[in-house]
This record gives sequence, structure tokens and C-alpha cells, in this order.
Amino acid sequence: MGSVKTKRMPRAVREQQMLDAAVQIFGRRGYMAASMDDIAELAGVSKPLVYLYLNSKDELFSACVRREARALIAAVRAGIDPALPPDRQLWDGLLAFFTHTADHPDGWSVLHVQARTHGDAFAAEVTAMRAEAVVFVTRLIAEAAPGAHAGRDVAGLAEALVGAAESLAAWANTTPGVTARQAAATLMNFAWAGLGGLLEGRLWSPPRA
Amino acid sequence: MGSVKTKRMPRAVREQQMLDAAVQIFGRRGYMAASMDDIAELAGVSKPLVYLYLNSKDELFSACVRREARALIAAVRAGIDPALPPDRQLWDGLLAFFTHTADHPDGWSVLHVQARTHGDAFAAEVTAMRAEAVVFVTRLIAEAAPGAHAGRDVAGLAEALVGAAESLAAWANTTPGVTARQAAATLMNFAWAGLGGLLEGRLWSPPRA
Amino acid sequence: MGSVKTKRMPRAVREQQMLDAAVQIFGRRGYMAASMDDIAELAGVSKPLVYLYLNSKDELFSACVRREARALIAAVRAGIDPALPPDRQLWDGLLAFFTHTADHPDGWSVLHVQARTHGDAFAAEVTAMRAEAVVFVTRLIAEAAPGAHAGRDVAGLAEALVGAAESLAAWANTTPGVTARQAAATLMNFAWAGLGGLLEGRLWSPPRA
Amino acid sequence: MGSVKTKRMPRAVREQQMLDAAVQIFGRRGYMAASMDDIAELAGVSKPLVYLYLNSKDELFSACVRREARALIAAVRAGIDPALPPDRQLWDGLLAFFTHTADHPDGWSVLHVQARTHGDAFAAEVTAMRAEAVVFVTRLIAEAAPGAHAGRDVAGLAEALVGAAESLAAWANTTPGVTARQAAATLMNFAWAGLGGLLEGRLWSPPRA
DNA sequence: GATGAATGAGAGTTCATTCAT
DNA sequence: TATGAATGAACTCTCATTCAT
Repeated sequence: MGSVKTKRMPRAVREQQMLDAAVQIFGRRGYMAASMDDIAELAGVSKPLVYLYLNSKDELFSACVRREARALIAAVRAGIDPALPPDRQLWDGLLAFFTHTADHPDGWSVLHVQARTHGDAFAAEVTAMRAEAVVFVTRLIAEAAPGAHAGRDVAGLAEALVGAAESLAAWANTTPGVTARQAAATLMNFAWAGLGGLLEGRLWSPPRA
Repeated sequence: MGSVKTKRMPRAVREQQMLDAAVQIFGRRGYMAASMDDIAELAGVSKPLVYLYLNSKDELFSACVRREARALIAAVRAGIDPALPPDRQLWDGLLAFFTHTADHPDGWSVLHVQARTHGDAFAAEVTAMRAEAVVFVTRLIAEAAPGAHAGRDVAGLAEALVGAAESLAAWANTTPGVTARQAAATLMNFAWAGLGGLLEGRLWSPPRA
Repeated sequence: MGSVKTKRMPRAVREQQMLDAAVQIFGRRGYMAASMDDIAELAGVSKPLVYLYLNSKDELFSACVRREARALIAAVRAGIDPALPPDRQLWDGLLAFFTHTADHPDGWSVLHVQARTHGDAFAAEVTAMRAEAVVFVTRLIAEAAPGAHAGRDVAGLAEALVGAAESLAAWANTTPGVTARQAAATLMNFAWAGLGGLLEGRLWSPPRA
Repeated sequence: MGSVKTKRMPRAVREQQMLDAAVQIFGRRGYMAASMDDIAELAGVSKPLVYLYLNSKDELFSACVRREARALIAAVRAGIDPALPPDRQLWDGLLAFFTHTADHPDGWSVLHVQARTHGDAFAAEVTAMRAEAVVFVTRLIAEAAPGAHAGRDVAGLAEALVGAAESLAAWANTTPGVTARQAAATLMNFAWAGLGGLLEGRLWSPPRA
């Protein structure tokens, strides 16, 4: 498994090997259950080297979160053309998102499950990423319904959408036979139909308590 | 913090105290990071007593999951009157859900985050609970829009809904001035319009790749 | 298993029940691996009662050793008629010994294996019992060969015989299909032939080193 | 006591130190009463190192049994010259045996007492060793008295011999002025005459019960 | 005479982390 | 650059023992 044991590699390469191993172990077992021994072994190096390059378990995990977050953001950005109409942008973004998470399930697990479980220090990076997504979706909604009453309603919708997407990604990764395209289609239908209904004014009014 | 240190209590009472403490610790730190020492201390008893009553960390966690799942289901059921019209039932259910999860964040964390992270045995309990919720919602929509074709993509929708709900719950809990009522309203509108639209066949067609 | 749970029994009876249970558990699992919980449960009483009557694990074990030692000594004494010739006395004694140890394997295990493993305090009782056996055998040898050179040689032979008997008893208890009579016959043949040879002067002289 | 605390030793050396300590503690206290803490302390290392090299208490004990069994066998083999006459071979073997067990009482305790107390896996190793001894002795006798019928009751004789040997070893160790040489002489006379007698058919007939 | 409730102390085991080379 | 050797601290779990009734 792991990589072929080659000695004397440049630091940058070794570091990436360690991060690869760490993401896999952290993603599959969770922060606490992951052991530095296993990570070092999977990376094909000795434990002291891991400490030499990455200082501690916490920093190693942090580096994983940062790397995976950046990769995911880059993938989604690359999938979107801001010149296209909003529904098309949403679709492209969802497709890019589900495709990337499907291709990097351990990375997504680190971001979605593990980073949030383990304390605010790690959550910050993920929260920033998430905020960017919410802003993006909010803008799309606003563009699609220029006259909509903005503010808390739209923010709530965006939150709901992003949360639904996150949950679906984890589900698609662990359920055999579900493709990124299907996950994107499910959410797109759900969201667009819902938004459409809302924008046409079909609001449901709660009863006065 | 904890409870007042009272000695010699009947077993049933002590057991609930232990479960209270365990839910809090498991919910906030996760299964692996939770230590039996801390749980016992928070419960105000010695560690051996926890083992005497609940046998092992695994069984303790399992008991927590079961108790919290039952409490959540009971809360939602209690909020619903089957004699009312479907939309009203959905609203009442959502309100009960958001209220209960807001009142018991640790319990919700145990169910939503921790139980899924920790192995299929626990995930099954939660999955069953969610499936019940999806069936319930689907039935309501079908009653409201008779003749529509239900049953497609149910699992995916469930994931999306729960993800949206969790996201909204977190949003409501952390955004000042947002109540369980408002979170319920947002999701109600989203779900009611979106599901209704889906059942009526209003689909968004993805572009040919 | 155990005894039928009857309440309010006189102390002497309860105590014997406890000793029965303790001998069984100690004999089969050893002193350290035996737990007071298991002993109390097998005796059909609560743990505090065991402590009320027998004070501690050590004293309980000690009581077991004493009781079993006395029973074994009594059984062997009862089997011997001092008026008979020495070889017949040895045979009867061996037969009584092997019969008793076969009928009370747990008791013999307590005496032979466990008591010696666990420190000098318990060994004393067993050592006394053993010494008595050695004296008895020594006397028999002396009677059988009136002119034999007594002293260390005879003492060594008696030691060897008693040790062989102890070892054979444990072996007969754990090997299916070996009866007390067969064990006695094996040892009797070995010992008597050996002694006979010795007494006839067939001594083997070690080479001068 | 223990060894001088020297740091950074090669693995093989440290492992032997650990086994030395383990044999001493296991031999004197028994498997259950021996604690890994005490073994580690006596070996002059920390507990994790013991686990790193020997994995578990069970495996550590197993390693002790193996090592001591091999050492004893080697000592006895080294004492015997197959070119010499059979009685001389038996004498040399017994002398080597008593000398080795006297020099390594803890190792002998591990083999004789502890290994049999603790489960069949370990008993097997010891049983095999004893069987080898019995075969060896039987062959010597057969060579000395050709034409005799061997092979009957071999297991019982082995038990009796080992029991006698153990008893004599303890006697020699605790009785002032008794040497390994004298213990060997006693058993030699006993065994040589007894076995010889048996093979020649001199049986003692028990009375008809 | 008898027990349900409770615990201090210690067991085996694992882990993140560091030294010395 | 890289590692074999080593450990302090913490974990889950068990046990002999006692109190209050």
C-alpha cells in the first residue's frame, strides 16, 4: 500500500506524502482514533520525521484541514463561470462540489465530520469556507429574484442549502451506486423548485402561536 | 456544575444521572475523546459505579443514543395532532424538532454527529429514526397533493432535509435573534414548496454534459 | 447450580456453603483469579455476608485450606490399620489418598497447587500435613527393612515418594479414564519395587566426580 | 537489586533483561499476581517498552516459558554423553537437571508450577518437554535390560518421576547440607531399581478389595 | 441475619512525544 | 536528512472491601 520506500527525498515531497497519509487516516478513523504510528507507517517514514516536519498531532491535523479546504474551494471556483445565468452557476457549482468530494472522500470527511468535532481552532478554517459558500449562494438567489426581500430569509435559505449539500456529499460517499451527478440533481431539483415556489410568493404562514 | 453530591440513591435515579452526564460529555467531545473518568465525575459518582450499572463505554454510549432518540421522537410526536391538516402537522413537527434540539443540544449532537461517526451499530438506530421522519413527511405531502408520485429518491431527500435542518439549527443557535420558530418557518417554506414542486413534477433539467 | 436460595439459615450451615463455593472457585481458578463476587454468587449469598462471616479473601482462603487439609488427613487415617504389615499399610494409605483426592479434586487443587503458590502463611498448614505423611512413610520403610541404614537416605526416599504421590493425584484428576486404584497401583509398584531393590543392596554408586 | 540503569541498549539485550525480570517475578508470584509494573521496574525499563517488545502479559509469559524450557533441555543434553553406558547417562542427566533447577529456581517454578496453572497452551510446551524426558529414560532402561516390555503406564510414570524430582529439588533446596548430587543419587537409586524391577515384571499385587 | 449502594486502588494497555545518534 | 530507543501520562476496566439500612 502506501508509497514505495525511497530514501532522501526533498522535504516538500515527503511532507505531501505525510499529509496524504494523515488525511486518509484522519478521514477514516477520526482525530482521536488516528494514531501517529499508523500515519507514519502509512507515509513510509519514521515517527520522529513526522514530528520534525509537522510538530504535533494537532498541527498535522490542522495542515490537513487547510490543504483539503483549499483544494475544495479551488475545485468549485474552477467549475463556475460567473458570466452564466444563476441557475446554471448553481448547478455547475454543485456538480463541481459533489465531484470533488466524491474524488476525495477522506478529505471531505476531514472537513465535514472531523474538523467540526474537534474544537474551535480547526472549525475556523472550515467556517470560513462555509461562509464563502453561503455568500455565493445568497448572491445567486438575489440575482435570480431581483426584487426579493433580502435579509434574514435569504440568509436562512442559503444556510439550509449549504447544509443540505454538505450532508448529501457525505451520504453520496458512503452509499454505493450514488454518483456526484445524481446527488447534484437531487439537490438542484429540491432547491430550485423550492426557491421557485418561494419567489412566486407561495409562502406558508405559521399560525399565531 | 454537575449535580449536588447526594449519596445512596436508588439505582434508577443514579442511572439517569449517569446518562445525563454521559450525553453531555459524549455530545461535546465525541465518543473517543470522552473519558469515563470525566463522565463519572460529572455524574457525581465513582467510576466503578458507572461500570456496575452500564458495563462498558460502548454500552453506555449505546444507552445514550437510545435514550436521546426516544426523547426526540416522543417530543416530535407529542407536538403533532393527526387530526389537523397536513401542512399544520408538518409545521408543528418542525417546531417541536427545532425546539427540542435547541433545548437538548448535547443530545442532538450525540444522535447526529457522534452516533454516525462511531460504527454501524449506532448509525442504524439513527437511520431508523430518520427514515420514520421521512415517511411521515412524505405522507403529509401526499395527502396534501393527492395523485402525485412519491417514493423516489427518498433516501437522498432525507439526507438533504436532515442536513438542512441541522444547518438551520446551528444557525439559529449561533445567530442572535433567530428563534426555533424562525428556523422552522424557513425550513417549512423550503420543504413545503420544494417537495410540493417535486411531487407535481416540476423538475430542473441539467444541461447535457 | 449452587444451592437453592433459602433464607435465614443458621450460621454454621451458611459458612459451609460459602466454604464449598470458595473451594470450588479457588481450586479451579487459583487464588488471584478467583473473585469474591463469584464466590458469593455461587454460595447464594450477598458479598457483605461473606465478609461478615469470613473477614477477608485471605482468611477465606485460609479457612478453605484448613478444612480441606483436615478432611484429607482424616480420610487417609481412616483407611489405615496400624496392625497390618507395612506394605499393606502403604497400599491402603495410597488408596485412601487417591480416592479422597479424586472425590474432592477442587479441594486437592487448593492444597496442592494454590496454597503453595500463594505465600508462606498458607503453606504452613500444608507443610505440616506433608510432614506427617513423610514421617508415616519413613516409619513404614523402617519397619519393612529393620536393619536399613536410616537417616538422610530414608528421608530422601520418603520425600520422593510423597512428592510422586502428590503429582500423581493432580494427574489422575485431570486425565480422563484414570482411576484412584490405577494411580495407587502405579505408584505402589514403582515404590515397592524400588524399595525392594534398594533393600536388597542393589545400590547404584555415583562416579567420583 | 535489578540491573544498573543503563540507557540506550540494543533491542536484543533489553529483551533478555526483560525476560530475566519476568521469569523472576512470574516464578515467585505466579502469573496472576505478577504485575507488569513490577516486571518493568525490575528490568530497569518503563512499562511501554515492555509492551513494545513483548506485546502483552500473555506473550511475555509465553516467551519466558519457551526460554526456560529450552535452557533446561539444553543443560540436560549438554550433561549427557550418548557414548557412555545407560546408567551413567541417566546419572549425568539427573545431575544436570538438579543442578540446573537449583541454579535457576525461578525458571523451574515458571515451568513446573506456573505454566501448568495457567492454561493448556503453556502446559503443552511443558508436557512435550516432560515426554521427551520420559522417552529418554525409558530408552535407557530398555538398553540396560533388553527384552523387557516397555511402554505401559508411561504417562503415569512420568508424572510420578517428575513429582519425585520436584519434591527432591525442593527438599535439597530447603534442607541444609543436601546437595544436588545427593538428590540425584536418591532419585537415581529409586528410579533405577524401580524401573528395572518393573520392566522385569516384579509387580506388587493389590489385595482383592 | 442480610443486602443494595458505593468506592480507593490498581490492573493491563496505548499514545503522543522526545532523546541520542 | 533520518531513525531506533525510550517514556510520562492517560485510558478502559476490575477487584476487595465497606457503609447505611
